Amino acid sequence: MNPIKPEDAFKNIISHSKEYGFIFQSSEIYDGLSAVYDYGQLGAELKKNIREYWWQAMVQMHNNIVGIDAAIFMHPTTWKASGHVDAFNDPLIDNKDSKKRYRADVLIEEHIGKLEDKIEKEVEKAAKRFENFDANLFRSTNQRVLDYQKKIDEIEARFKNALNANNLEEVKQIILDLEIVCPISGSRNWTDVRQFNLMFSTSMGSVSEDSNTIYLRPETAQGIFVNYLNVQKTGRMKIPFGIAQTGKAFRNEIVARQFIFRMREFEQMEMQFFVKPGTEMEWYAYWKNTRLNWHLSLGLGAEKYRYHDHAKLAHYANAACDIEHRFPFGFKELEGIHSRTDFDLKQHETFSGKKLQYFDPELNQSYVPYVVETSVGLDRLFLAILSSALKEEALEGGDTRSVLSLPPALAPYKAAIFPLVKKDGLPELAESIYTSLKFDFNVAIDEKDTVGKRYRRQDAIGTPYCITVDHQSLEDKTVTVRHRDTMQQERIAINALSDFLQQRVHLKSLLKTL
RNA sequence: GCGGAAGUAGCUCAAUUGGUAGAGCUCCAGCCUUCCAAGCUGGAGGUUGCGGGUUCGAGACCCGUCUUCCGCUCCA
Repeated sequence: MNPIKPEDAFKNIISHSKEYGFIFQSSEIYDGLSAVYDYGQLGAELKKNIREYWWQAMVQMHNNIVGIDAAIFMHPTTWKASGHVDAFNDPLIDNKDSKKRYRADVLIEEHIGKLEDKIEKEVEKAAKRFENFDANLFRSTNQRVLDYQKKIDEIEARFKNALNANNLEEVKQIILDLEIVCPISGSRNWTDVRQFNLMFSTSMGSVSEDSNTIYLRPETAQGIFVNYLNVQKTGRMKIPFGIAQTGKAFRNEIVARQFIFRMREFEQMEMQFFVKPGTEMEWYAYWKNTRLNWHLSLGLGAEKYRYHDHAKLAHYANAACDIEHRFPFGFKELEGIHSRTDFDLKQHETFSGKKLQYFDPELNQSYVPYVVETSVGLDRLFLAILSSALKEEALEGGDTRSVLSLPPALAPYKAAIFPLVKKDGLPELAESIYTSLKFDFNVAIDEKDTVGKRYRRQDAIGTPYCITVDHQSLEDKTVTVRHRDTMQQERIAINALSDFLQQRVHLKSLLKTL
């Protein structure tokens, strides 16, 4: 048998996701919407269980961490303070020959810079020629300098107007008119200028005016920062403490691909941990370790994880690393752990004019706390779990089965109940077992097709246990329980089923391993 | 965004130089059946991604467009 190529394995995951109702492309009947996906009936369950495990591990297991649920809409100034407005609002242009991308404004400014250099050279030359040289007088009278300066002023004015009017065609025309060439290819074969603002915007209120523009949050973190003092005071939190949150965030990615790995609408699960300045590196190390252990607890295999320490740090961080997971397409970021210093809170202090300080009773002084962030992509985690769990297993006799070895606590259905045959009162007994279990567990019932087929169907969606009612069940009130991964069966009393499942499929079974 | 590949039933795929869109699995209704997808009968499911064009005739050829995967690029 040929080994499955990674590319095929990934395609297999995508088609499995669709075939069994985990993930569908958004608006599929309209040809889909690029890089947007919907979770189907089983995907929604799995995703919910993953989120719940994260939440309990964070909030329920730590008495100094609480959870919030901030709105997606935030005051527009939030994104000025966070740096998102300025940093991600650039007009970009590509050179078709070198395939390099440039910021259009930088290209134009560099061109202006060259003109300014020429002026300086004129000034230098003149300074050598004349004694008692008056540079200012020269600048204001020399014709060549005046011509250059006039050109600069014209370009700047034109560029400013184009940007203010958001006229990207004009920006491109400026580049063409100035005969700016790509430094690498030397060609003037440019694409159109495009504005890549990674934030989605919409307008609040019925009248759309500039002042009403608000953004869909590009990260959930800011909802925690702006609330940190509310939570600290009303929750009587003492540093160190954490605020956790799960929720949607939106980024208008230039290139969004690889199934649900990079989507335009995605869900983050993050926790901001507020600490005393100077202690942040200890907590950074603590969370780095704690979070990896959480991932390892899922049992997907330690070899699937590694740290990637950032050599180049973002402006707000003094330490950062990713926990990477080996996806079918290689090791990629799953979770980020960042020591964000007091950058965010300081920025919000500046922009809001409000003090965001914490009074430390031990030190008897106030300070802006430092922040250590853990931020995991729920959709990425979903993909990591799904792709690691899905196996094509060769069985004796040349048969294969498709089995989704999900951690039982995360599986959409905890158990499926089958009457062995559809007669002799077996369906009725199966129904009564289903009814008694459904209050505590998400369970399925299926009487269609041979029992072998039903086992395989449940294997493919990751149901850890199949409970089969047979003729013996009618006599001694026992059933067989078949294990998904081993395909082994054991006989259990019907009234012991609830305890059996409780011990194996409850989130507690995972939480206890942390 | 650039380059490459692809899109036919829920899934995996056929369809000869352009000549009536098919199969297997799945699904549905039954029959049979005492534990690992394989028996029997019947049935449903398609404007071949979408829109144009060439042609007597297009799933196939041409143009555009959407979507997906791969490489490059980007990624606070």
